[in-house]
Amino acid sequence: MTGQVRTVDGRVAGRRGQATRQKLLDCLSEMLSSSPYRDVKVIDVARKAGTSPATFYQYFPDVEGAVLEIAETMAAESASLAGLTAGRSWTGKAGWQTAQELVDGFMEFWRRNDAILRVVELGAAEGDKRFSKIRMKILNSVNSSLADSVADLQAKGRVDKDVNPAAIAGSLVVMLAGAASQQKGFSSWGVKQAELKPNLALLMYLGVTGRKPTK
Amino acid sequence: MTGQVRTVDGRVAGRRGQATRQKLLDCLSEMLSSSPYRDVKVIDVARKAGTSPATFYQYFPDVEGAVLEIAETMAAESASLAGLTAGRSWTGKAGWQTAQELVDGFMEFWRRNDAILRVVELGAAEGDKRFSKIRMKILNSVNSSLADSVADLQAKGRVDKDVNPAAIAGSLVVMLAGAASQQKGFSSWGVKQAELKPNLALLMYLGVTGRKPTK
DNA sequence: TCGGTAAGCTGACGGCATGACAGGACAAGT
DNA sequence: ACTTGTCCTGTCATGCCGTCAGCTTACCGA
Repeated sequence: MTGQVRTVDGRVAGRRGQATRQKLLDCLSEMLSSSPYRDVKVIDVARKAGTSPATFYQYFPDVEGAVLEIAETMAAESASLAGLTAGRSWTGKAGWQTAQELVDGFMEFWRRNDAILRVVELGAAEGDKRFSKIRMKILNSVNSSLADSVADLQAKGRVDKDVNPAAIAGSLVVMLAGAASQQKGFSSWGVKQAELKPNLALLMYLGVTGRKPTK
Repeated sequence: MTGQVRTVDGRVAGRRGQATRQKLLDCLSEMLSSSPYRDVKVIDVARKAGTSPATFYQYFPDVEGAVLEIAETMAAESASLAGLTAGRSWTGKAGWQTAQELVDGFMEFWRRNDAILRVVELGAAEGDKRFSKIRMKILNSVNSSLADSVADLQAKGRVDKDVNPAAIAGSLVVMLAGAASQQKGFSSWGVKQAELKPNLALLMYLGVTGRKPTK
């Protein structure tokens, strides 16, 4: 899909170049986890990678450019999220299981990509279309599948006519994302991870089906 | 509650000083709305306020410090959110009305304070306790009230024993916050503002009461 | 083996933001 | 007019940004 990897000035990157490039990305990832986004400086990333700032600018236009790169890789990996909802049933006990596994998988993915997702959320909220697009790509797999499920149930008359499947699905996905990204916030409310998950699953089930789960 | 306004080097600020200080805060607010957080520079804020960077540093330790100030003012104003839930009924038609008004008020508040809330969310997600505290203060008024409502219904046996009121309330509040902060994201999913709100209200009602609303 | 060529890296530099300080401008009271 | 304390800014050392020319390294064909 993407062509060859190229430097900013148009040269094609060879083995060594790609390795350096990757090392810079890895170090940037680490820095994002350990210090506030606003304070991540090119020079720190370069130092950490054992190279010079000039090298950084050979591969990326700026910090944001490199962040986008990382985010795109992650978005590609997010394809695995689709498996959490694709072709699953939302009725009866199987539905409850679906809800639980979705919550579990989603939270796990979010926690694994914690740092970079924070930046993506910020960029998207600030109206940057490149970040919005990536955010969409990640959430879409889950979202569209959920919307389909709601629409299905609606067609069968098991969900009210006046609900908007896309709106419901979007809201639920946003809830998952919010809960995942502010997990610490919940502990201040006296809610532990382990308690949070089943309650999220309950809300997912309720939202999709409009009725209480049979466990 | 807070004592006198003081400069960084300990002097008390007089009328004129407070005015300058406030102007700097206002300009910073504007800048946060118009450019990415990462790119907001002291020198730009100062120029916009018709003063010099040195003046800025007289009143605030850095950009983050000033942002915290703005956020705290906003948190104080968020007390108005408490009125959206305090003492409201969650049963029958009144409950549906409560849900709608809560969604409406919350979204409006969030939209009004869009820019600063983005930064607060980021700071909190990055683990900065000062931002987490402010975030808590804003969400708490709604959250604790919701949790109380759930606990009430639970005591009356109208909600299952095994739900955790705090977890449910927190998740719902997070959903509202997420939906409010990424309103543009929904339009990419083909969901308009006007359609989104009733669906959010539906999810709120479902979450709190565990059953469908009677409209 | 030996250039030739392109990839890869860095030192160095002008430019700009940061953050500190000392001193000048200003308002208010005497 | 003088004093006092508040308020603002010119200036400076420091450090990061982003670019360039030029050096080193790897690869390849003859």
